[in-house]
Amino acid sequence: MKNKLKIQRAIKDITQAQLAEAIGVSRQSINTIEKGKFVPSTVLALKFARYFEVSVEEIFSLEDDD
Amino acid sequence: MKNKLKIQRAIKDITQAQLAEAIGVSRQSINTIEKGKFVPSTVLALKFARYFEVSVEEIFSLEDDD
DNA sequence: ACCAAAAGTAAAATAAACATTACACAATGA
DNA sequence: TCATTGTGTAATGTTTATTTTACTTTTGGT
Repeated sequence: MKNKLKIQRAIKDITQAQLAEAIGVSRQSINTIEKGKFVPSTVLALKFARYFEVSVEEIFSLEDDD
Repeated sequence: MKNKLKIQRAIKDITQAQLAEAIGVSRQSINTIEKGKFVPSTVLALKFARYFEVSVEEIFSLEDDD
């Protein structure tokens, strides 16, 4: 699965730490999710989508190996 | 977080076992996700959405305690 | 009532998410 | 040059997702 968190952050011009606080997770979680090191839960995906005011699908998308 | 998996299943008229096979998880996972016993990963959420041809938000939604 | 299919549940095990702490590195500005 | 800010990464630990097996209960049809 790939994600556009970095792009969405750039649009809102916020840091990983700011996003972490807004969502309620650690900065390292943001960093590792952003880098694709693990797949976040659906609750987190919905929170990202709500925060960035886009759909979940605009942030996260399936890849062939999913 | 609440979900409408049972409703979506009813619309497509499929069993938990059929959904499990279509998505690629165990039937018990479908059952426990449907009953809200745990929160699935974003990959699963995207697969549910793709299978039911709806958005993730039409299946899963945040609640106050999330 | 009987039978079969579907749904619910539970225990135990494994895999994965997420937190915490800590450190390294690059860029920027005083 | 030094300090700061943002980012990447690693180790370890706790919690939670997910599987497997298996059993019980419900539901629908005959």
